[in-house]
Amino acid sequence: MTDDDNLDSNEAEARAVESRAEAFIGVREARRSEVAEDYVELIAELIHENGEARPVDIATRMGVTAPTVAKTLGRLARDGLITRAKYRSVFLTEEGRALAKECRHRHEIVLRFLLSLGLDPETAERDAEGIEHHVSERTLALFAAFSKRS
Amino acid sequence: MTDDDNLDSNEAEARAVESRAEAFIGVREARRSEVAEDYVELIAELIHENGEARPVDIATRMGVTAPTVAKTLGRLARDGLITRAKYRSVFLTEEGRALAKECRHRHEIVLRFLLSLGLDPETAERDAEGIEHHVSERTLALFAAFSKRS
DNA sequence: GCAAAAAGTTAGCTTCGGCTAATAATCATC
DNA sequence: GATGATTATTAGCCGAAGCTAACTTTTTGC
Repeated sequence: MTDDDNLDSNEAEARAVESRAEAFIGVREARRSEVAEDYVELIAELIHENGEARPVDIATRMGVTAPTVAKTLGRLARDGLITRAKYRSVFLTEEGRALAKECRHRHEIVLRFLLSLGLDPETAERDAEGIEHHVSERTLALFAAFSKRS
Repeated sequence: MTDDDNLDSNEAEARAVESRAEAFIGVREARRSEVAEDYVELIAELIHENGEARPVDIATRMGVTAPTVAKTLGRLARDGLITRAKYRSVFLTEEGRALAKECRHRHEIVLRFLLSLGLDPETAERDAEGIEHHVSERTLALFAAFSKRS
């Protein structure tokens, strides 16, 4: 092996390592917004169903306690995704509605895809909930195309 | 609508809400083990490639700083997944090796599946990293079957 | 074999997202 | 409209996972 080969392979290796690191960093970033996305999606759903989103309903549907909901709603409000008044229901801002719509769209594509693969509805719902935050635009497009095809 | 209908639909609704909550709880559980799984998988890889896993290499490949690695390794050691001596490399316990193997298996199935859908390798790697922690056994089996088929 | 560089550790800070216990406000019912 | 039940909030705890700054140990190169 010449010095040049050595350099080249080192550089190739370095690029591979860096791209892997970027993948991990990307996953960590996605993880940070997961909770917010789940809440916003659920809030949109509750408003659609009941005309309002009450913390108590968010709590039971998310499977967490009321104080956890309160704290998370604080963060969502801080980040401009919801508005709320003390002891009142929660509503989405324009930004929150946009995010909710996007999440619902992704969720549905992933869910339909899993179902079209032949997965049972219960497992499909459960897996979709975890997967939806980690699919790129490209993957989503492939999922959608596949479901449509079959 | 009769009272009976009302009761029935309420109960059905309650079951749906509960099952949804369980999905969220499951996702949160999966999230808790994600970091450990990523580390263990990477450590196995480094040992395979270099004969040892040094914190500095874990750090660059994970895209985090050395102190973060140190703290995480502390948790892994506490949880019986690795062994280590001060200022020395890290090694996997029997349990750690088993987990690493399982993770690698899952990772490869997801990756192959995404590639077989026609995704480019870079995106496939990135998405697989995020998705692998959220696929059930059933979904994994379907993914594997699909890749083999095509 | 010593000095400088590299690697590892420790201390201490932050945010997030859970929880319980206690308190406050609202709602519903009589 | 008082009161009991429901709902919401606050305070305060915890652990995970990130960071920087400062320090120690090990490795390397002369």
